Amino acid sequence: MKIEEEIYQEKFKDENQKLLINLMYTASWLNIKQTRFFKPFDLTPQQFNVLKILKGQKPKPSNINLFQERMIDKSSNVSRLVDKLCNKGFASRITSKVDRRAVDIFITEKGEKIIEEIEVFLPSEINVFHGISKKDKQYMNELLDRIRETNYNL
Amino acid sequence: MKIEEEIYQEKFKDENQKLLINLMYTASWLNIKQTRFFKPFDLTPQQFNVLKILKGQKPKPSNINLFQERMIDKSSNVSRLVDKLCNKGFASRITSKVDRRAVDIFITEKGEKIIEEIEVFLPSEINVFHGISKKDKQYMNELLDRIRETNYNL
DNA sequence: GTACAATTAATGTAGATACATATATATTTG
DNA sequence: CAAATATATATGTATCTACATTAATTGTAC
Repeated sequence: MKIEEEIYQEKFKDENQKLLINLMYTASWLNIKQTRFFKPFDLTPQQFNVLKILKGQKPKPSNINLFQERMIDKSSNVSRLVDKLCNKGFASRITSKVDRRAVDIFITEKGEKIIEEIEVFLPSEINVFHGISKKDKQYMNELLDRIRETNYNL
Repeated sequence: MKIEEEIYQEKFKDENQKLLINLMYTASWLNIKQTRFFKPFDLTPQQFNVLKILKGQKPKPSNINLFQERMIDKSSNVSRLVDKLCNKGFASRITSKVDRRAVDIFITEKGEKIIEEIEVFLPSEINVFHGISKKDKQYMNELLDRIRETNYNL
């Protein structure tokens, strides 16, 4: 459905406004989809994001700072997010020996197991772009990069 | 900056994964930007979204249902969102005479005034796409519509 | 080496979101 | 028309977000 129909707005002021709304609407739609996908695994999309970073760093430890840099959603409160992962047994943490302000965070076996379990279903979940050609996906990636690039005053 | 650099991830599994992450990342980035923009006006992006719908409907009343259909972010709890707008004096509500389950919601003068005030600054705020040609904006709108279109199983 | 600034992470808090449930009214069905 | 179902909105609750502040440790300048 066209964005005009989705939100019952016949016309937009200009292509800028339309694209802004379309982007936000589509991302919100994807977010709802993802949240529901991860729910049965007792994870949020952000928690999964952190778990994947942890796994990628393995066997090196990760710390809070690293997550903040790498997370997709920068607004998450990473400290408490890691709390949750530790409480669920998916991660563990210990004060760093190198820098006693920092905390070394590791993924547990249980954490790796849940990732594997999830990744069985992930391809079909991620496959939301099957209507888009590879060339168009690449093009869209370029455009998105350029949008942020040309606004580096945030 | 390219998405690879933004989140320090050298490579992605495929163009699908990259686009998904790029979309979510860019939307989150835009969301943070917008939240900060509306903050001095004591509004959230969603509250502004509702206010604009209210103004568009004027002089007809709006109800909660209508907002749920038309809002960009479907996950908002519209009932409490309208609470906030009423408490701030930007909207008012009264039980509908036609259907006593429903509530007629109107924008107040103060509400219209704040919109006007905000819209002075809005063009430059919305102008995040100045690096993108009009043709590319249109193309991107088409692609976003198609992404949702080809996944109508949410 | 001490004082001051910077860094790393945790916490406090007000408000927002997600999801289930409740409440009141309207509509449909037998 | 009474009972069952559907609809419109509100509320309860746990969790999450936004933002400011705190606490501990490290780095730097004199």
